[in-house]
Amino acid sequence: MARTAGSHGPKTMEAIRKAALTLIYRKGYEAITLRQLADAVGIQPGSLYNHVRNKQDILFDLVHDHMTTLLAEVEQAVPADAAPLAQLEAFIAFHVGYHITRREQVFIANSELRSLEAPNHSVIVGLRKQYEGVLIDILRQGRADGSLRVDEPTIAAYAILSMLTGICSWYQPTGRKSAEQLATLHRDLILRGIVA
Amino acid sequence: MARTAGSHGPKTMEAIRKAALTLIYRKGYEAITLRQLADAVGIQPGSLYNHVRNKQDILFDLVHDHMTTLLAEVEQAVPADAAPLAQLEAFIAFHVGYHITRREQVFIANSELRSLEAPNHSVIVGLRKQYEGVLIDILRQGRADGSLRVDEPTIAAYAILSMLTGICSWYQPTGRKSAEQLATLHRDLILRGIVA
Amino acid sequence: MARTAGSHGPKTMEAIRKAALTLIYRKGYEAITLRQLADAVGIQPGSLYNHVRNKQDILFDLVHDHMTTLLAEVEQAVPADAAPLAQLEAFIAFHVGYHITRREQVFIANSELRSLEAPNHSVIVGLRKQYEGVLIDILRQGRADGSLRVDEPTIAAYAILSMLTGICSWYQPTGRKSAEQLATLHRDLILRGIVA
Amino acid sequence: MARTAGSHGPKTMEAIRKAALTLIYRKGYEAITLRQLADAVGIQPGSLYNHVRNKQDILFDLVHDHMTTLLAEVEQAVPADAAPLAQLEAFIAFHVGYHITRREQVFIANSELRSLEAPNHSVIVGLRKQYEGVLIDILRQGRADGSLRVDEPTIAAYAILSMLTGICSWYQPTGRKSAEQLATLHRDLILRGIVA
DNA sequence: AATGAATGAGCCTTCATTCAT
DNA sequence: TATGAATGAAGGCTCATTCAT
Repeated sequence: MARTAGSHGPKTMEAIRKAALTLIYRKGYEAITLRQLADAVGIQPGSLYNHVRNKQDILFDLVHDHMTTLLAEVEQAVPADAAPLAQLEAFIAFHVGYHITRREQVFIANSELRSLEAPNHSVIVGLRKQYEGVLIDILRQGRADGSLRVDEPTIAAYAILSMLTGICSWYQPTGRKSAEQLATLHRDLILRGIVA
Repeated sequence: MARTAGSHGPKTMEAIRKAALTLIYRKGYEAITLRQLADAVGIQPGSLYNHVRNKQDILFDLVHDHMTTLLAEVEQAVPADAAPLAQLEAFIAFHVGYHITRREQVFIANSELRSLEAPNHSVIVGLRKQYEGVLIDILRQGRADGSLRVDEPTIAAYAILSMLTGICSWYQPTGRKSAEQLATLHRDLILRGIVA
Repeated sequence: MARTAGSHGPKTMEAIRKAALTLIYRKGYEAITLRQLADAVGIQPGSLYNHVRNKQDILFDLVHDHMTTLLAEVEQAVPADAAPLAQLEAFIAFHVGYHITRREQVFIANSELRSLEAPNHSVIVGLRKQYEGVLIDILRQGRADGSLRVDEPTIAAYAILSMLTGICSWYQPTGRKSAEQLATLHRDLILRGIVA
Repeated sequence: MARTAGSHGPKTMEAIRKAALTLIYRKGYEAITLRQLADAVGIQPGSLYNHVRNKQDILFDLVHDHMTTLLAEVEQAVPADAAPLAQLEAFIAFHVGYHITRREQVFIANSELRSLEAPNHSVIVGLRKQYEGVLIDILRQGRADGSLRVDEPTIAAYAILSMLTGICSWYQPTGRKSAEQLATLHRDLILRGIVA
């Protein structure tokens, strides 16, 4: 995170990524400066350009890495041949777990979309749509086979994703709820609603 | 020399507010410049300071206005003496309606919290907590009288608020769903869940 | 000095002069703003222009008033027909007394010369030379009649004036020396020197 | 893009100091702009900040350097074991010489004291008092051993310092008096006074 | 004669970026 | 690869001044 003063070699790039993640998460892409980032890494601002093309690329790399990982992992987490309801439960468990352990990446990917420039923006939006598509498909299949009651799969998917992703904004790893408990809590809410 | 062009008199403040709302909504507080804002208003950058103390105040005013209005209106929208379930339905309908008609304010209040400086930040966070408290109280009462099934009222409130607020991020007034339809859709989701 | 809020009529000009004197004395001409001055007077910045042509004129008026008063009074204080030594003593007593009672004007006239623009600067420098001339003439006459030992009247005059004017920079009206005592002290120094 | 013109490397700081000295001497600290300074150095305004923290620091450095040099040199110039009268003569000769050769520094140190901000101001005032103390001590010793006739050593010291420092404000290196001649002239004035 | 709101110029400072060393 | 010093563009803000009301 801070002051690996005089950090050398291939470790520098990793240090830059880590520092950028923390800094952007805490202050926002527009608000941070490359001086602050260089300070956190323990190098001079100019030296950043030995590892990175420009400020925008730092953000894009972070978000892009996150999105591709997310997509790769969701595929493994949701059994392709299971029933829609089982898939939905798997999706919820995966999403909550992933978002809780990688709060910073998730937060940045959502809040800094606006700071991505033209070509980068489309790329990320595309990946995002792909991920949303996973949930939408599950809901559609559930509606088709009658196991899920969902009139508008797209809207319902957005609603579910918003609800689950919102966890990142208040969750503290030191809190009294584990990831599993949170997953269960939200699964019940989504599946059965709140009316007694 | 003076006043050869642009807006005039007491209307200027209103024009600044309006332009700031649009600009910050589209590009973010950190990303906009007072030159852009002045341009949008039709005055010189320095003239802004006849109406505003500094850039930060513009943001704070916007968010603070929004939060106090939100609080005043929610009180009127949710009948104090109704049953918890009825109150919850009223809250959902109000929240969806308000957030859809004032998408910009809502978005800014959520996404630019980070850009509020020390004393301002606390003020807004306080008002936010007050609003969340309205929903939490409803859920608590529902749990107490057995009409709502909710183990963790606070977490459930956050979940519901995240879900509902998320509407702003994709809703288009030109879309095919009316505010009422959206309210109904989300009410059903929250009350009865998704399982058939 | 401060806040004669809503001051009216011909008194305003006087209030401006007084406030300007204090402000410029304390912070310097370049460092003060017309907003500060207007604040001190209790009016709006724009209203200053009902009484004054611009910032420069405020300074010039102050310094010019001071210089003409100084010249008028020195003529009365130094008896034209007295012996050079008596004239010198009268000059010293006058200069010390005047400079002590009008410390601010004197200080400004010396330290803000640089801030006077082209035509104003020459005018004041001219008046200053006139005042210096009074002392130089006394010294010349003293040298001519042998009563004063002064090889370089001009340099000696500058030396004496510097010494005496320096009093303003440390003198406090609340201090333990009266104006008369200071005049005596400096007269002795100038006339007889410091060697026992 | 980078470094297409202007000065370079470690010499830049020296160039900034030199240019600042001249500019502040001629126009005053408040009146100069960093653009003018950068122009004089031959770099862009922003580049100044590679060498200097801010405008105020430029002034402080200049004045502080001057004061510490002054103190270091006066100690060498005045023989610690000499008689008070000899010390006084040495002090006068040193002061005149130093002030004539470094007119700009001296002038700035005196006239821009007011522009020094809180902590800097105290530091310089402290150094100044130290220098005044050197002369005050000499006068006190002279009074103690009866070699000097001085009722108020502090006031006399101020008077002498004012007289001598005043030389800077009219002295021209091209004038007809050498530094030594000026020192002698003022020494006689101070020691023996002006009465024949 | 006072005000409020405007202008336009400019100020100090910061920033992403470049590049010779 | 890292550094230090430079660039040029801008950014928030202040200021003297103007003028319709």
